[in-house]
Amino acid sequence: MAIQDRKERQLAEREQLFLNAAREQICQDGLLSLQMAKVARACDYATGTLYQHFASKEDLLVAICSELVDKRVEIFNRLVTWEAPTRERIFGIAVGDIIFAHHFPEHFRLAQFVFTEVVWQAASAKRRQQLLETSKPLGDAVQRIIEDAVSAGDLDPHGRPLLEMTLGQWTMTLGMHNLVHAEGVLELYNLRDPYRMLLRQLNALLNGLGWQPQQDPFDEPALEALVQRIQGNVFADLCENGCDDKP
Amino acid sequence: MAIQDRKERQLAEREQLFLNAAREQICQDGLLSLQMAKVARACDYATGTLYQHFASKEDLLVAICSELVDKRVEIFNRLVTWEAPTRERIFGIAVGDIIFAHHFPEHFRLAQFVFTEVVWQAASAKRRQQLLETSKPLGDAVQRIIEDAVSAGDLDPHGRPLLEMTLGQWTMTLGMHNLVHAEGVLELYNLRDPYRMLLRQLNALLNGLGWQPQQDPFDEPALEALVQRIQGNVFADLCENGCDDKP
DNA sequence: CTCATTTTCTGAACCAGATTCAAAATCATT
DNA sequence: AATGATTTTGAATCTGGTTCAGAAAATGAG
Repeated sequence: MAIQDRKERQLAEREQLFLNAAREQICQDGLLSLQMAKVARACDYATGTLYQHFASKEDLLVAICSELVDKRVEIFNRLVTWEAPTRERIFGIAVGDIIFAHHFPEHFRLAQFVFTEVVWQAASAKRRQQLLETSKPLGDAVQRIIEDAVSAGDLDPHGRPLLEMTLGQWTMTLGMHNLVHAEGVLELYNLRDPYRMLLRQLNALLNGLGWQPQQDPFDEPALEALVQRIQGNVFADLCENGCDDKP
Repeated sequence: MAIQDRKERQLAEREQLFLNAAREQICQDGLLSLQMAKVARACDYATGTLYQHFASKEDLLVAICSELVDKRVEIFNRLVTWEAPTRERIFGIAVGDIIFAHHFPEHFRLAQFVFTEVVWQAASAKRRQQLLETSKPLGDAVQRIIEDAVSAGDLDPHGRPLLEMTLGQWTMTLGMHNLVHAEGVLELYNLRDPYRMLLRQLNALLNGLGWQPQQDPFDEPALEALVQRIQGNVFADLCENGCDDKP
């Protein structure tokens, strides 16, 4: 009946309220100082009410992560439908991820923490499942691009599972987000412009996989042009003016 | 005077005692249930004594991480001195890392957690510095291999900083360790044998960078042979019998 | 060897903050 | 409006990291 609907809707709204408040607190003061009582208070609810939505603090963190992954999925999907050579589309996934990282700087920081044994094990099985399901479309998007690449003759998977083709790209991107957040590490080796280096390495990897058409990883103007093109054609709304700081 | 020396030595010994106890606890019951009081008790010291060595729990975690990094450095150094083509030596870094991960399964789990904002910021500046310094030789080892590669004509850095050449390898390996520990993620996409896939992707990457001699990433027998050779020649002591589970 | 002084160790007390739960408030239904 | 079910509340509880006043041990002078 309608009453049930309303209740459910209100519950969902309140959950959203909590999630937003928590995310704001994280952005504001860092993961370190997120406090359950503060989140509840910020929404004018008692602490106990917050616990009707999230079984624990870790649960809340996983939920926030899911929410952000949803936004990330939207980015990935743009590349699935973009009309361009598959090589540019798969490369665009990385560019999109970099843009995403700039728009939601808290995401990868949070994700790194969430997939830590300490948090992951402390969250409820239900939330974990939810995050995994929310993440599924990320792989699906990539998979579709790979399928296109194979059927267009741009890539030969040599009998391996299709997703394995981009596992290197995946882990490389993930690892770079880690490094960027590990304060002091890149500085230690005097490495600047991490995301630009990532893109160069990625081009090398795609070449090595035989993904056509090949692109010289050390051709700076070509790289710059490609990034510009992707930004302009796929992420125009996310890169209004000062997008040059990104890649 | 001698008295000072003895005191210092005893202090260092005790610190080692604490570190070992803590590491054992982590291996035993997981990061989640590491408790300062338990560590102290396990060594027959009072809690306060433990705090004379480590400013906080996070500090202790960073210290354990440093210790493990030291062991990892030893692995890396073997590749620096190994007499073999540079391509095999840089590849050997990854193989060594995989072997290391099997010998100290807690390390990357811990490292992922330690480089999390929550832990990193809560540790003392001194420990952070210590971990960074301990880590420096890792990069130095890799740098030396790259230098050899360049001077042997196996690799052209195209004017980029030498370390950038292996940034992809670094991040790829790091990211893979992350994925492996993120329970459920690889299963979600039905990806088996993660470290073997890593090595294939790495070969592709090295090819793409033009690192000579090129190696077909999809030539399974060749990959297997190379891994065997590296294990036999460089890590024989670490791979007695059942080393086949590794890569 | 004894005693005063300094250093180190101890563990119970303290504290922060996550989590719980009995009582109060609100809602749905007759 | 009364009754019973559901939801909300926030003070009390609980956990575990951290501190610190006093106890114990080491040092060194006389």
